Amino acid sequence: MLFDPHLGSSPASSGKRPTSTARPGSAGPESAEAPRPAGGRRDDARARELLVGLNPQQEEAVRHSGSPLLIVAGAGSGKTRVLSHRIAYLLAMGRAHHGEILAITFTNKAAAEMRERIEALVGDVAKRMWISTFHSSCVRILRREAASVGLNSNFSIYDSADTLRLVTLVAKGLDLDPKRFTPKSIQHKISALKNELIDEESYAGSANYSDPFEQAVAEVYKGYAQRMRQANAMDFDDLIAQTVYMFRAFPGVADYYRRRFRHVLVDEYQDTNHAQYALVREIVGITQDPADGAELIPNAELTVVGDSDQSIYAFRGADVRNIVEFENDYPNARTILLEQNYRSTQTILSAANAVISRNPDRPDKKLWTAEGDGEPIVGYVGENEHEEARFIAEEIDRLQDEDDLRPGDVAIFYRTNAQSRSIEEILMRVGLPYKVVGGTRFYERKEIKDALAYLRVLVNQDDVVNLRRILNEPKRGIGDRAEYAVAALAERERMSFMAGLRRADEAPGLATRSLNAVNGFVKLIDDLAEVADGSGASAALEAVLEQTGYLAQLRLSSDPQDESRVENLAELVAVVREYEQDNPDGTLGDFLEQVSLVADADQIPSAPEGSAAEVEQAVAEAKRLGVVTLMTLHTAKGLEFPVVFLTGMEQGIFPHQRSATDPKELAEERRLAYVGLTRARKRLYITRSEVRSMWGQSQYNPASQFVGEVPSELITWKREGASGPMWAGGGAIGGGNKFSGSYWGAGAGGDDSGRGLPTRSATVVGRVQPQKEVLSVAVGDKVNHTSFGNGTILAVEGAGDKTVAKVSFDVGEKRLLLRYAPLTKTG
DNA sequence: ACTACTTTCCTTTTT
DNA sequence: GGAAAGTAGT
Repeated sequence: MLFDPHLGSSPASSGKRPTSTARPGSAGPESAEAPRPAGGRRDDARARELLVGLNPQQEEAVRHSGSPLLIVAGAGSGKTRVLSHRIAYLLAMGRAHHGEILAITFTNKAAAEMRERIEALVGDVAKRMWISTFHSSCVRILRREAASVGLNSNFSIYDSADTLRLVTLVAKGLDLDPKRFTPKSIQHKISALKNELIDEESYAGSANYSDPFEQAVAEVYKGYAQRMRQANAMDFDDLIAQTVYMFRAFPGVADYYRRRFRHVLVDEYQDTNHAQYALVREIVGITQDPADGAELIPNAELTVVGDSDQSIYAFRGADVRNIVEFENDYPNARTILLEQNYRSTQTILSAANAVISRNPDRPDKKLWTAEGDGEPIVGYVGENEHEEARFIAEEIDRLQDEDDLRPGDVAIFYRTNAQSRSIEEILMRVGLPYKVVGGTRFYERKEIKDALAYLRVLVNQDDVVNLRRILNEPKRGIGDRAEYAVAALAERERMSFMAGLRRADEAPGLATRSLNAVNGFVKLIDDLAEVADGSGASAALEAVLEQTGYLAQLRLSSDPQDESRVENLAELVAVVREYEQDNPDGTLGDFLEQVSLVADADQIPSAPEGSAAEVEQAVAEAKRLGVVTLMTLHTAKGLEFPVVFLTGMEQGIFPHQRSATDPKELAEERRLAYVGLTRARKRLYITRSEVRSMWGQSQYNPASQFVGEVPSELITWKREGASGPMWAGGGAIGGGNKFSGSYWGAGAGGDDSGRGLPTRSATVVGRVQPQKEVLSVAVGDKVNHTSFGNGTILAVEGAGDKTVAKVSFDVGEKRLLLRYAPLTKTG
C-alpha cells in the first residue's frame, strides 16, 4: 500500500508508518467551519414549500430522519428531485449545516446536475457544498491530508491508458509472455483487486501460485505498485482504495471527516464497488463502543439511492449486493420504493417492465405512469446498417415536419462505439446536426495526452510514465538505447528517472550524441518548469507547445490528421484559458487534476471551422434547434429524450457476443436494455439490421432476444425482417452481399476517417453540406472541404454514386468519393 | 535513430 | 476497415 515512508521526496526513513493521529485538516480555509454541532437556522415555511408537489413516497423520502435510508428509485421516478429536495429540506429544517453534507455521485455530469438543482433550491451555498464524484471527493481528501499522512500532495493521476503503459512496462521487465498474459488482462485483474481492497502484499500472500496467471499478476502487481509510488502517481482505483486505507491507518483523519459529514448521500448506489462501499462505511462511521474511552462520534445519517435494475457496471467491479443487502448492512434501515414514473408513456414503461421481468432473482417492481399510453413503439429492420441509419435519418426529418420536433429532442443509442460510424455518415450526408457523446474522447487523443504529459512532468518530475512518454516526443534523438541506459543508471543509483537524466554523463554506454540530446531535454524541462512556476497554466502550456517544437512539427507535416491535431491543441489552450478565468487562483496542478477526473467530452468548447460569422450563426442555430445526440447505452444512463432510437438490436451485438454464455452477463445486458428503453419520453424506435459489416466482413444477425421480449402488440413494424415485405430505399444497395465495396469503396476510404470535425468531442457538425445529390464538379473547379480546406479539382473518375474526384489541397492530393466527401463548390 | 512497411488485434461499457 | 504495435531496412 501507499502509506509508506518511501513515498514522496524523503526516501531516507524506513520502518513502521507513524501511528500518531496527526490532526488533519488543520490547514485550509474550510476547516474552521467544519466540525460544529449539527444544525443551522430552521425555517418551517421553507421546509413546507419543499414538500409541495411530491407524491407520498417522495415526500417520505425527503422527510425521513433517524435511520439509514434506501430509496429504490425506478427509472424516471424523480430520483434527483427527491435527493436535491432532501438536501434542501435538511438545511431548511436546521438539521444540517451546508458544510456537513456530503453528496456523492458517479459521474461529473450527475454531480453538476445535482449541484444545479440544489442551487435552484437553496441558492449560493450550494456552491460551497461537497457535491462530487467518488473520485474527486477522494482526491480532495487525499491532497488535503497528504502532509499529515506522509504523501506527496502533487501526485499525478493516471488514467487507464497510463496504467496500461505501466503494467506493460512492468510485465516486460519481468519477461512475461505478452501473448500468454496480456497486459490488459493483468491490468483488469489488478483493478479488480484494488476494488476489493486487496493490496499487492496481501495478494502476494493469498494468490494461488500454481496458477500461472495469478502468479504473473502477483508479480506485476508488486512491481506496478512500487513504480506507482516512485512516480508519485495514483490510478483511479487507488483514489478510492488509498482513501479507505488512510482512514483505517489514521483514525484521527477518519474522525475528522466523520465529525464533519453528518449527512452522507450516495447516488447510483447499485454501481458502487466494494472499495466505494467501504469508503462510505468509513465516513458514515460504524457504531461501536469506544474502547479507549474516546468520545463516541455518532454515525452520520446515510441516504442511498439506486435501482438494481439499472446496474450496468458489474464488469468493472460494481456489486449489486451493496444495494440488495443494504438492509442487512444497516439493520435499522428504512426502504422506500419510488415506482411512479414521470417520464415515459405507459407503452414504453410496459415494454421496459416486460423486458426486465425476465431477469431472475429480481424483487418485483413495476413502473407506472398516470399519463396514458401514447404512441406505439415503432420497429424497423434495415437490410444493412446503412439502410437502418437511413431510416433513422428520414424518420427524424419526418418528425421535424409533422410533429414539430427538433433535432435536439432526439437521441440515438447503440451498444458499442463502433456502431456510430454508419449513423454519422448518413446524418452528415443528410445535413442533420449531431454530436457524439463519449467515444474516443478529447483527453485521450495522442496530442492532448502528449501536451498534458509535459504539464504533468512540470508539476511532478517523478512521474516516470509521462516523462518517458515525452522524452522523445517530438523526436529529439533520444531513442530506446539512450532511454534504457538512463533507466539502468537511475535504477542502480536508486534515484528517479529525472535525476538519472540530469546525471546522464555518468551513464555507461551512452553515446555523446545521445548525451547532448538528453542534456538539451533536461534544459528544456527546467526552462519550462520556470515558466510554469512563474506564470499561469496557459502560459506553461503555450510554452510547452512552442518551445518543444511540438507545434512546429505538426505545422510542417502534410498529414491532414496533424492539421486537426493543431486544432485540438488550440482547443486545449482554450480549455486552460477558460479554466483560468473561472478559477483565478487555480494552479497548473489544479487544472491537471480537473482534467484527470473530468473526461466528459461535452465540457470541451467546440471549435468549429469557418469564418467567425459563420461559426456564430451555426452555433446560434444549433442552440435553438439542438442537435441529435449519439451515444452508447451506458452513457445514456441518467438521461432522457422525447425521442429515442435503440439501434443495432441484434443478437450478438446487443446482447453482446461476449455475454452469450454467462447468464449473469446476459442479465446485465438486459438491464442495459431496460436503461435504454426507459430513456424515452414520448416516442421509442427499435431498429436493427439484417446484415452488418464488422471487421470489414458481412455478418448476418438475427433479431435481439430483447426485441422478442417486448409484447408484440406494443410495436408497430415499419419494415420487418426476412419474412416481411421487401422495400428497399431506391436501390442504394448493390446486389448480393458486397455492400461494403460500394459503400466504402476506394478513394474515400482512408481519406475521411474521423478527423474533419473533431468528431468525437462535442462539436456541432453537419451544418455545412445539405447536399443530398452527388456534387457535380469538373476539372479546375474550386472546392472547399470541411477538413482539408480549399482545393482544386484535378481529375474526375467514375460516374453517379461512384464518382471519385482527385483534388489538390494545401495538405496534398486526395481522392474523394463525391457521394460522401463533405465538399462544397466555392467558385 | 528514424522511417516505412507488415502484422495483429480489435469491439463492450467509464471514473 | 483502422489503429497500434512490431519488424525490417536505411
